[in-house]
Amino acid sequence: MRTHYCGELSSNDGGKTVCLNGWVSRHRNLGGLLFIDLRDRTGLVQVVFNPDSGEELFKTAETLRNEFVIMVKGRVEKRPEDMVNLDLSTGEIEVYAEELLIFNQAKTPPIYVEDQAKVEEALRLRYRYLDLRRPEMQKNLQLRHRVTKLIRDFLDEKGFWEIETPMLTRSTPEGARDFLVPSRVNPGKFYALPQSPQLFKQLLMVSGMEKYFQIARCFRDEDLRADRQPEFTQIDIELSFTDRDTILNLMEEMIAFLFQELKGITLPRPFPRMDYEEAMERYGSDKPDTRFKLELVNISCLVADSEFAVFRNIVAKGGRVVALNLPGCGDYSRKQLDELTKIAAKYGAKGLAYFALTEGKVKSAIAKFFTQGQLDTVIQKMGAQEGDLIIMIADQDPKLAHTAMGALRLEFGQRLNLIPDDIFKFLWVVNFPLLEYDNKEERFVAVHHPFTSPLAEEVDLLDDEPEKVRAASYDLVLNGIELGGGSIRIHQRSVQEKVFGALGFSPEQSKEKFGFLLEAFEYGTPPHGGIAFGLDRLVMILAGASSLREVIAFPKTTSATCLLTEAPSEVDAKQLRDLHINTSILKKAPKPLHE
RNA sequence: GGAGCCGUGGUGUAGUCGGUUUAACAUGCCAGCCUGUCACGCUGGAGAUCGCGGGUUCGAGUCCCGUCGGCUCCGCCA
Repeated sequence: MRTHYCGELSSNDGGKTVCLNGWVSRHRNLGGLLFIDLRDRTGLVQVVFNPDSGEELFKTAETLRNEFVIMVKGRVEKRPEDMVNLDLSTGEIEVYAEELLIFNQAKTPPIYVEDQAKVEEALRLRYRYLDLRRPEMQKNLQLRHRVTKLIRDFLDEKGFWEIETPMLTRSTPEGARDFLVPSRVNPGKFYALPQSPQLFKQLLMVSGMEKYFQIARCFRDEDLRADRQPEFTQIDIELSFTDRDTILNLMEEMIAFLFQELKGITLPRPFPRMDYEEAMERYGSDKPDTRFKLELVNISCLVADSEFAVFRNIVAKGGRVVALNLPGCGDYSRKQLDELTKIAAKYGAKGLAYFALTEGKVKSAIAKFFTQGQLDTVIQKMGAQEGDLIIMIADQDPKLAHTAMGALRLEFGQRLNLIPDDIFKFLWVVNFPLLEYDNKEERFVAVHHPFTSPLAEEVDLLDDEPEKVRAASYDLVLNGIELGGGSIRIHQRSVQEKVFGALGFSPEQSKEKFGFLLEAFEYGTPPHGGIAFGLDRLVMILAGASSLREVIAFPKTTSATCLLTEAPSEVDAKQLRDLHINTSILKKAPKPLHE
């Protein structure tokens, strides 16, 4: 069979007789002479069919069409100098066919198997097996393979063991919606697919495994985004007898190792670290894109005494007025400003005020409520200049004001072309709040997860001011994308019970849902902590892609379906009977697979 | 749950604003010609009831309503 790969042939192979396998990528029939670009996963090579090599052979070659799967035996020859193709890595040589075998013919493909092919994404997903033949997709999946391989090597070297944890596990409260799996042998009971191996990896620490990792598939039944799939892969890591900085340093080393090996980039270390509080204040985000400045400014103090009642009242009630200076946008029209208001409104902002510095004065519907001194102070604080536009959002909820402005910051980072591509800005965001009040549920919920340790010196605040307690948690952010996050965990029953209490669980509920964990903590649990990275997102960034779907072989659409297999699908009544399941959905006639 | 964009031969688009040709272009496909092409070239040909359903109209790819699907975003995602 095959002796060489297409893309690996070079002038060094001149004179050799080789056997190649692959797909016909393109055919050029010149009448008396016929060329085939033969493709395998390594690349392309040109095969020449000449009538002199046999009439039968040439006749067969004439029937070749794109995507036929063939075997070619032939002689590698250096091309004459004026026929070298510099655009092709194998362009110095070509293969003179002596034997041809057609393994399989192919219908005209519904999508082009070539890079830069303009095809609707739905079609690519419907014919994913063809889409994955494109060199770019093959490159992405190879990159993904290399990432996991390097991570395994790195962690193995550091003494970590890869340990598998169950996919069929128990549903736990908190967090995302679970995917449920009915139990046939336990009527009326359900497993849940893991949202992450969190509890198991902590139990492994109790077990004395000390250093664990897993390339773990995780499932969350929530709505999708370009960077969110319902099933995704986490690089899950946990270790015992450790502290925050040990973990952060180790992870920096791992990420730096990846970038060195895969991109030849030496990342500056240590990565900067920023408190959550500061990230929100300056960037309006807990995952700030630090590739560009354009920072938010809290001008609450400066406008607290103004005659503008909206600002004054909001500040008086503990709210915020957040401002952003947009260089060169002072000439924005009414329509353009309305558009900005709309963007802010998406994030809940009730309005957007502005000062346009144009024609030597401040143009604004609200300028009349401010003294010249107040205006000057704001302009100076913002570092604004003639021709700039200062936009302001005020809200009683400081987080809302900052988040909405943070969204505008990102928008203008792009609009004003402030974001350099091809640079990688890492940032640790640390000391998140432990808890956050959920108005809908009317209770506190964990910002990270319920097993996150409070900062040791703030544990006592849990009783009276739970909202002030900060967590021993950390997120790794790259170019505004959350790559991963983790924390030091609680390892004492008493502290864990206290946090459960703060979350509004009764002792009975805690015991029912997490009794096994509380019990485990009583049998000698080491202090431990860990982290999990989104593998898909990491590979996406390394591949320079803008959607997770480019680095997942068989991804789901935004409505969580698979266009290739048409999953999810209806199932036989018998299957449901076996599982003791009744659905409340009226039966529709099942759609046949692919028309 | 909500908002926006998109859906026209196999594929990618134009045509939609402002109602009317034989629905145009490129590529792919088929056939013929061609011995140095590499996005081969030239000549000819086939291929679309414009996502689906309804409505308005003398007349709908175009306007209206609904629906399905894809994408982006908000909510949601410990």
